[in-house]
Amino acid sequence: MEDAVDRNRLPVRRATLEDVAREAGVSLATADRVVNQRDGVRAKTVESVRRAIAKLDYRANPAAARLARGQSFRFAFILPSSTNAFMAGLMQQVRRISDWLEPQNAFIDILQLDVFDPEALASGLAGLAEHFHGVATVALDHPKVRAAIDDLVARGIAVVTLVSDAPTSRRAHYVGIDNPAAGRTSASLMGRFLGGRTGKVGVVLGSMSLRDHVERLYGFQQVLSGEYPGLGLLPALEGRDQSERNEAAAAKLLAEYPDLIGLYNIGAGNEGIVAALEAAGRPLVFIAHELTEATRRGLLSGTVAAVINQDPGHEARSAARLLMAEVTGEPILLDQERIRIEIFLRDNMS
Amino acid sequence: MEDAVDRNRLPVRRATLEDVAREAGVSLATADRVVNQRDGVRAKTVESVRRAIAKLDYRANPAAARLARGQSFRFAFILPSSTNAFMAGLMQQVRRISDWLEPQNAFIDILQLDVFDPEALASGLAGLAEHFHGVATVALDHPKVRAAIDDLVARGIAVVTLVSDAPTSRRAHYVGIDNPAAGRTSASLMGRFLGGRTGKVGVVLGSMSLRDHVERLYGFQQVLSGEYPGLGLLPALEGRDQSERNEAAAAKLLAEYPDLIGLYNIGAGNEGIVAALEAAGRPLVFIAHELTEATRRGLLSGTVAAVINQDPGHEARSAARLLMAEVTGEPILLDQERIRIEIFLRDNMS
DNA sequence: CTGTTAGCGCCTTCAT
DNA sequence: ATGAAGGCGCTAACAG
Repeated sequence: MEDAVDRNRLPVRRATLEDVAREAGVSLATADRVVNQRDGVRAKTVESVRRAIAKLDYRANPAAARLARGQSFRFAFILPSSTNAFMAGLMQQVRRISDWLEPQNAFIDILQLDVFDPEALASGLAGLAEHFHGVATVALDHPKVRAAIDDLVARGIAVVTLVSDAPTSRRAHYVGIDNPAAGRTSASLMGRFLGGRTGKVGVVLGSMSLRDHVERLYGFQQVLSGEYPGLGLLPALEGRDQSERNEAAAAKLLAEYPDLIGLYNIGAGNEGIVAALEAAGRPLVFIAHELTEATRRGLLSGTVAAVINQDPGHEARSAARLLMAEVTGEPILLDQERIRIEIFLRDNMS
Repeated sequence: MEDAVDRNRLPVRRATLEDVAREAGVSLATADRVVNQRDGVRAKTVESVRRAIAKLDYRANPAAARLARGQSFRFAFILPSSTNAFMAGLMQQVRRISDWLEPQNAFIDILQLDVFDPEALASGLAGLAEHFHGVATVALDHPKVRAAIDDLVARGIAVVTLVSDAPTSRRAHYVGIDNPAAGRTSASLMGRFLGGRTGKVGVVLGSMSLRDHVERLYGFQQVLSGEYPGLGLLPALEGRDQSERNEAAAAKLLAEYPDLIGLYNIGAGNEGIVAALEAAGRPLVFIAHELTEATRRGLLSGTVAAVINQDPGHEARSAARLLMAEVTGEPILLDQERIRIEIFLRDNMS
């Protein structure tokens, strides 16, 4: 009853290193050296161990390896000091992931830096090599930041970029969405939702110096002007991701353009825009980023037509898994780590 | 250099069971009994061990526990014998997951059954208890199937339903999407994309006896008729998920309704519908399920406006993780296991 | 009811 | 270049 399975039928047990050693006629230690690609083994011996491995279809038991190595790890997560609803959610998810990390002897520190200031970010990263085995950072594509990342990597620190990439750096992975594609997705939705109508479409973003914002804008423009000639794209307004500024910007657009029929907020601070739209009471297709309290309410009320989202829980878990994989050398399942451009309407808001 | 971290600053090591035992003044075995909630320990002893656990913030090392238990597992995945592009993809993902399972001494068998025939499915499930520790099955909400699942559960087998649920059974989890919500999502997209136009909307599904299809239809109807009165929903046509039948159904709708402006295929067999639409050359909003070869092409060519997707890779991994968690008693991260209703447009097709 | 002990599979000195 | 042996943290007999 305890064990209902007929164990006789089971491929009862995978081959162990000991089986491999016996099969190859060498000791455990030698087999281990081959498995872990350490040198100090004659080529012929390596060959015979390799054959044994292949013959027995040996795969190391990760639990045993971890136990034996008994390493412990320390990771830093670098998040922006100026926070918004999305970043707050991300931080919460990063905190939660330590429940998964700690039992594996891995510990995280969350450091808040001004990630929008290249100097500040670069110098913040600079001191990390002595204290951490891995770093996940909201990055910036800037020479100084790249240099800081490359320096960490050169010192053997595992680095992944989070949400915002430094593509030219030597970071092991970027954990975040494809921003130009997100902009194109938004434009396709906008164009489809406006179904042949003509009028103006406004865009609000945090700043023209934020790479991910500019990339989204680029993708948005590309599709909107290429495929929806009836829609006039207005110059993008910078709201610094601040609710109040965004509210003013939206109000201004509404006032200036009676034929404004679409609005895309590329960055944060959606509360302000929702407020402006609801105050004006004019129907208009508004597309926002990130599923937060404000955008959820907007979806429900109808003020927000669609939300483009990246799942912060997925991002936190993915960053943690990738860092662990880097430092332990364990394999990863790449498609599990691809962060999707999610589209939420009221009905699949989950 | 090898170890760049100043280990003195590390919370070097989590407390081990041995630390707990020492702190509580008992033996390892007793501490273990308390941790694993085995009985045969005096209440007072339990109490003191508990205090030690709390004091030291002890959390068991899962790698060590696995190694010591040294169990091996055998899981069955029940997939439909009549296959389609989605199911083929799912099967492939299930196969791939064994690369993750095998090193942990867990093995899977894929069994193909006629999951649409309650008797066949129920009797297929019936024999499984002797051979498997866990079963993931594409299910059916039918008394016999429910009974078969409940019987497995009663015999201590871990059961999860996959893609299609048996909600009234005692299965541990359902790994799949919320189908009524998927239908509503589709209707919202349809309504938005048709932006105020009036005309007919057709629906094709596999069969009125497939619960998930009927649920999607229900959700679709609910939103379409409730919120888009200008759109006339036509009676659903059954195509048995077969491309040829679907092609005929689509052609028939096109011929009979000159004002057909929308089409929703709830099930498989999208090749046929795409063919019919491309042959007719009439512009029309077509929404399909599952990102496959056919729907990808349709998105690119513009024949398919949007695809509602459930990620088969995620489903396979999730089912595997949940079964492992059930049989080992290890904890799960529930939000990692929620299968999303994904919306794909051409631009976020990834 | 509680303690002792022998592993699980692998890694790592330390010898040879 | 190779082998022997101890131990990682936990579990599971087996004694008491």
